[in-house]
Amino acid sequence: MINQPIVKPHIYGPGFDMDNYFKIAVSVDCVIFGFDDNVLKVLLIKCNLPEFENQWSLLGDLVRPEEDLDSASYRILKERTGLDDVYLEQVHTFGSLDRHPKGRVISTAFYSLVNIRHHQLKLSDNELHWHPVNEISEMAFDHKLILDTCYERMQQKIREEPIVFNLIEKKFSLRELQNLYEAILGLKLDRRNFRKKFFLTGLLLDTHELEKDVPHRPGRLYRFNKSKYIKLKKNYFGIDF
Amino acid sequence: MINQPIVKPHIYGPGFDMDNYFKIAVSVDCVIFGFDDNVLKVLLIKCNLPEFENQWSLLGDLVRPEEDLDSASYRILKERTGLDDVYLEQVHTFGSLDRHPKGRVISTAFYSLVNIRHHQLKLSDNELHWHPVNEISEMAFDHKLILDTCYERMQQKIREEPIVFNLIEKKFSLRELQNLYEAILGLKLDRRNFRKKFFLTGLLLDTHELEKDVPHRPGRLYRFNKSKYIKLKKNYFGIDF
DNA sequence: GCAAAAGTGTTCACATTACACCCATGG
DNA sequence: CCATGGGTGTAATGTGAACACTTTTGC
Repeated sequence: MINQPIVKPHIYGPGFDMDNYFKIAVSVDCVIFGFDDNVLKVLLIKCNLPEFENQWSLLGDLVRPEEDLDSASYRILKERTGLDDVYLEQVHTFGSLDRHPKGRVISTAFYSLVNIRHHQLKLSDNELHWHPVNEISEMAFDHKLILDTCYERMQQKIREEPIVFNLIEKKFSLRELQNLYEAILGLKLDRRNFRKKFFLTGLLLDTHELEKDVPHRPGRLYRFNKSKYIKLKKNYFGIDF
Repeated sequence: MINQPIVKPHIYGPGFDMDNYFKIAVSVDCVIFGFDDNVLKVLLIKCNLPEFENQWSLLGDLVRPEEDLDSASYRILKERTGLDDVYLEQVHTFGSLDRHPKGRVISTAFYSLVNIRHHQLKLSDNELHWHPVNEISEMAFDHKLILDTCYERMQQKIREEPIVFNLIEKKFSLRELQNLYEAILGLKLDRRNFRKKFFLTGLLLDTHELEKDVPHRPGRLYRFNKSKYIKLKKNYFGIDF
């Protein structure tokens, strides 16, 4: 037998008929991060496939023909959390042959940052649950790998851009903000240096309000200076006139 | 009419039949970088769709049912350049509804780094051509966007890891190495600091050979200390015993 | 001996880290 | 008045940027 390469229709070649080509299912999976009780958490759902009985999986769904990948992710978030103004970032596409027991499914992974407090109502579905990120070991499919990949990417990202504000209330104390960074990065930060560094960015607006009901000196509450952040981003790319 | 959400079969739900679901074609596109004549180049092919007549496109193909995404990229590289030990990194998946005129195609973009000199033979296909990255304006499909995305990611990556050695000969002078970094990053570097920084990494092995046929004092030739690099990576993750 | 690039160290500015004391509030 | 965390500044250290002169080769 002669060792000849199999010739298949090329997508950019003439005579290519999309409908007669094979099928691979396309899905998205969302790693939805939340922050609660000073712990970083992720929203998971009980998997109902017999192959993964009693295991947890990410929230995902097939991509519909009339929606792009981002839209599919936003749809899932909206359906599951009721939120629609969330931070969303694409991370990686997972395409191993055997990653789904029902057939060939490739899945594009996104992570998003939401405020846990803002969607309590939708949590009625008792198959949904917030899990501390650091306590998750096994998951259905390759979802542990997806979770780890997204978590690492998110850790990287918060070192570059202040996306964490999506996880907390509009008004927050510096202590809360620092707790958040420490929970995400998994390390302790110096309180004074943290404060100094953040003020230098100019991204914090003093609300002139104070914490309430704390058993110690109350801290000031701040808001995120979003417009300044947008300006800074523009300047960084040199488009500000 | 009641505003009720459309219920579609859920991929993880019971009774889901993969075959009866819709079809989205899955492809990969490769941004193949090379370095020649002190210029960063990318390998493109003439697009033969009437919609993009005379425009250039990336090398890509549909993903076959029996191969994963990485394998598809390697296959394309092998087919087009004859190389099979190349650096390859997945970057992003592009899924806009209208990105392909023939139908719904989502495409996962990879970039790879190859040595232009090592595959001259396969370039016989005169539809293939190396283009200086900085001289490309228009491309077929959304390929300019894909190229830009991959280029930015690659620029980021070489600031963190010495993947550039995939682009040059085994033996090289420091000047060549610096030219490469300057071409990729698009800026001038200080010769002395560049030299200092690289020697500190310990990733350069002196071959005790010299450049030849240069009209000035010849520089020393070095090799990349790959085993040391692998060790460093392991140590970084704390797995070295 | 001249042109052209190789090879080499030191200084300076800036950014990051480490660190200690007083203050405001609730109980 | 005491416990708890809020609020502030300074010194030391490390890192990256700037920079000039001598050396070696080809012509």
